[in-house]
Amino acid sequence: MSKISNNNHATKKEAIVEKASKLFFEKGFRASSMRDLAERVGVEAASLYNHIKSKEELLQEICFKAAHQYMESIDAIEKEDNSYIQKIEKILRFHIDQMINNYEIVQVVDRDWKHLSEPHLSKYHNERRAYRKRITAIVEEGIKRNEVKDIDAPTAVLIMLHAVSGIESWHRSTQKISAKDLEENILLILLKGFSN
Amino acid sequence: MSKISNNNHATKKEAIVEKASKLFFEKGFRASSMRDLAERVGVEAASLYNHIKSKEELLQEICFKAAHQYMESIDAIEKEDNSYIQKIEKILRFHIDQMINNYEIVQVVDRDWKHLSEPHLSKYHNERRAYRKRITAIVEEGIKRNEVKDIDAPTAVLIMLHAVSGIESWHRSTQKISAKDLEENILLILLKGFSN
DNA sequence: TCTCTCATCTAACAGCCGTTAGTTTTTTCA
DNA sequence: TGAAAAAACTAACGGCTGTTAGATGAGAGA
Repeated sequence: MSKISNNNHATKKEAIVEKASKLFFEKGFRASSMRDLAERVGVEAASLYNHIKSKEELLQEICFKAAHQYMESIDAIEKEDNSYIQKIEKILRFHIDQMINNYEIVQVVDRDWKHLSEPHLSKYHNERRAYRKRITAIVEEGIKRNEVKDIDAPTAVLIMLHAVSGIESWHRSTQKISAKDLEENILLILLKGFSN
Repeated sequence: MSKISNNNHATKKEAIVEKASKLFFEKGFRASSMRDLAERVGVEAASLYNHIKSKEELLQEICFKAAHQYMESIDAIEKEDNSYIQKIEKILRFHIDQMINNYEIVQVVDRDWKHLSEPHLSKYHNERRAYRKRITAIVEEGIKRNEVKDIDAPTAVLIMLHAVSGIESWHRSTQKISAKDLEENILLILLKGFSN
């Protein structure tokens, strides 16, 4: 078979990683078994090992692919010639978009990255910290230029990143507002606050 | 033995639940074994079953104790004769306090409540939804009285609750600002926004 | 058509899991 | 001090885990 036969996936490995993302999202990494995954792929558990090295490799693929996307996003935002409040807005829009359109992966990474083993654990942890530091630097520059309130920048970053992860419950909600409305509401709240 | 002999715990069961909270916080519910837990309690795994019915009972204790505290908090806030923006502030302060002083339990509940089995799963899920609805009602009333911006109330609630959970990374940070500063910064950001 | 490659299969491994049974030790209380 | 109760122990269970070995089958290229 080799190519194109699998739905939108160049290789079978990619198809497995995608099924794994959904499974890990639903059950969590530790509660997901290779036999569960195999069933969803439509194959026996042992057959998976022709395409992957281990269960953990699946988690690695998921975590580092997400980390890579984050880095690309912040690269672009740093380069663009915008005000710092606009940069913050772009960061927020990127994360909101990820949570709306790519939320299985984002949730798995956030919840289960701690189950990586060394040296991947440290590598991932460092990338995560580096990413947050780059956002922190943008917030600090925004404060220095008086575009942003004089707040503790690391606290602001932590709120930005975690607030957005609440979109998880928007997905499960029955009376969803539209994705666009959701995005604008979140931006309004974080940039301008609740209070009138 | 029965009483007072255990450090601050009326019963051995309470001591076990507390050790379990810490273990589950560190490793996650599924990745924590009863043999792990027994070692921390200083006993063989089988001995735990003189005090508890099952591993899941530990998770139930943790989840429903937290849910009970949340309900008591919102009861009090609803009764107090305050403005609606003050009620929102009180809700935020309660959650910030929980994340600062009781974060192991809060994190375990948020991450692992899905591992409850029926009927506890549904019961917990309903309590969670009911709690959020009560907060949503407060936000909506605040909007009606023009104390709060005209935002989508469920979105606001989701941001409130998740933003605060970012305090998890404050705990792990090396250069912590004080708990009081953290609290005031979070309130400032959520009530007034980033933007100047 | 023959051969080589690679995906899939069945069977099994060693190890860990939550939990139980049955026994022994410790504590409680009269 | 002696009986009853509670809590600890050892040993083991059945089942599930990730993973490997080795046989079987199917498709690709000569």
